[in-house]
Amino acid sequence: MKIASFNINGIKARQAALCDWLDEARPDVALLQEIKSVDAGFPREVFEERGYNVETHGQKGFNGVAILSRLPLEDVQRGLPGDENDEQARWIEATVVGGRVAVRLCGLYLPNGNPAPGPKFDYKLGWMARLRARAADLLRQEEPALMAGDYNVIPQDEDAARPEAWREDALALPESRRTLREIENLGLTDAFRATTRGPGHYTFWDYQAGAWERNNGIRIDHFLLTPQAADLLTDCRIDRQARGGIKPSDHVPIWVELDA
DNA sequence: ATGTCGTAACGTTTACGA
Repeated sequence: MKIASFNINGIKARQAALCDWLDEARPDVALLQEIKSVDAGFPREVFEERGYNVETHGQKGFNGVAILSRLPLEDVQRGLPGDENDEQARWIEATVVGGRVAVRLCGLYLPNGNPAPGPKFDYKLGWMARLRARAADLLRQEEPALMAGDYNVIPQDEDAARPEAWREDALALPESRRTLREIENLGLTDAFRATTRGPGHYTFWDYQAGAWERNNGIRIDHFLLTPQAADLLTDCRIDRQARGGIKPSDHVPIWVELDA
């Protein structure tokens, strides 16, 4: 089962590029972030024509997440638990039933947090505390599950082409890194680091200042797997070439292959 | 060169978020 995550940065602007990538990569499931659309504005027919079931959790103008799945989705939940007053659409989860096992899929768009310090950084850390609680709940189930999406955290210096440029940024501040590490250390596996070591692997290149042409990227899109999902992991890759296409997102897809 | 995008709106331009 091939499961991908892709921050598309606006479905209206990215429909063509997303369809091209789906037709080529043919994931069974795609977890999408930053659809920047309300549910009613999401062009679901375009994906249904390609055989995908579509579940959205949208918001006007900003944020918004969705799941596309060729396999049936069950028990869809929208919104990260832990704050009834949080109106930002950053979390969707569902169970996908594969050939042998069911996998709980969580798609997330973690807050950027800049400028830091400030209320936006406080919101990021509060959101990560809720993410940690959800992760702990998932681990208690002792079943295959994963949390994937745009984490807006650069885990280590090796995950940035120019780490010194990110020292004061919410994506790399020690508190952001520490909190991500604490979540992983509950017992989750970073699927990319389980399969590939070393520097130079990125999932985001800024539109500004020729970041793509200079390969000035960062790795901020991640798959975290429960032990039962990690046991099924056979591959994890970043579709780097997507950044060089026509009207690309500033992120590229990352995907896992599970023997499920 | 505070450099680019995407979205929304009191829209032919500005504001915001990233």
